[in-house]
Amino acid sequence: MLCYLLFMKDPKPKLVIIAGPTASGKTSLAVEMAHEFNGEIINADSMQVYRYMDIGTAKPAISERGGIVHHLIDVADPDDDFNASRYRELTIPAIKGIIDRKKTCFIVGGTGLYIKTLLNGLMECPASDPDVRDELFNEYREKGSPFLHERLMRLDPASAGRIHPNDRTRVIRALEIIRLTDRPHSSIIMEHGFNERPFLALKICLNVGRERLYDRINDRSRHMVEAGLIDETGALLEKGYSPELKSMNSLGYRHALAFLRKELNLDAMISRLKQDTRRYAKRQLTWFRADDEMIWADPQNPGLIRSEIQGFLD
RNA sequence: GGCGGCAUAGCCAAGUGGCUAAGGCAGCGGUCUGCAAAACCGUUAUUCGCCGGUUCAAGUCCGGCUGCCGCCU
Repeated sequence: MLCYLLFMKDPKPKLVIIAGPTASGKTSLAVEMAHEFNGEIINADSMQVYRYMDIGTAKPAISERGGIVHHLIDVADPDDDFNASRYRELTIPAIKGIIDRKKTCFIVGGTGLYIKTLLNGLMECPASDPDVRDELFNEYREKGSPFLHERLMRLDPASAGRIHPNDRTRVIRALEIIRLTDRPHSSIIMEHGFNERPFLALKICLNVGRERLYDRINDRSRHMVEAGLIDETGALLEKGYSPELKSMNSLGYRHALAFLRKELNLDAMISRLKQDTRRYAKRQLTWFRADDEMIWADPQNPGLIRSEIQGFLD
């Protein structure tokens, strides 16, 4: 809704999306392209939005930003309730600002859901209610996910059919929506169908061979630790951020916490970090592969990417 | 050189004569509508180191060979 109002009188704004798995080289390529096409960058990474989390999120340092304005970085505290909807709320005005300045808008990051939410909208639904969610979560803890799934089966068989009984996050979410809206989750989803198209998007996914990608991930993981990931995590604890926070349970931080708790020694911690990051990259690739609008490009061949962008902007 | 033990998927490993060879890890593939760096799901041995034998039937018993480990000389 919001975006339709903002852009009503103009043609659809153009967005250059640079997606790709972690460590595929999005940051430096995006800065290069932003220079060439007079652009600004909007972050599409669910963790770089948090302040004080720099090393573990591979947040581009000021020196790496090459003078390009970056948005949606450091916009939340680690204990803020940040999510896809909030991302969209903050991103749309940022896009409007860039368009008003007659600059090119680059959306750069690896969080598939955030990109999809921005491009295709999100179903109409009241904000999540912490009380309802807590209540459902307690029920989950006492009786298990299959118990809740049976209830979902009665209230909304279509959603129950789509959601695996063990998938507690989605079982709880579906029940929460039913409680909040008095409508079946599945009918709201069907009605929405990710059908909003407020923007014209060129979607580029950086494609690095699996082996090279994994090498890069392994190197970067080690570098993060050498660059002070553990100290950064300790500083977050000292600031009073709980190790229970979801931001603190992201890649890198949860590993550093395990090390600080002496659950893992340094070597074990690093190899776990590498492994979990490789798996994350795999999941990202699965997500982007499912998007048939995605243009796959090798970052080592920026000429191709450049001409795609050129064609799109003309 | 002698004696003993062990050899089952990339790794760990169950199986001790009888339907189509447990399980875990790693890997790979997938799902995803307000926690997404999350939460989930699926999948991997026509074959048990090699050769021969016993048996209606062998990963399972017997013999030989090869390799590894331990002990002895």
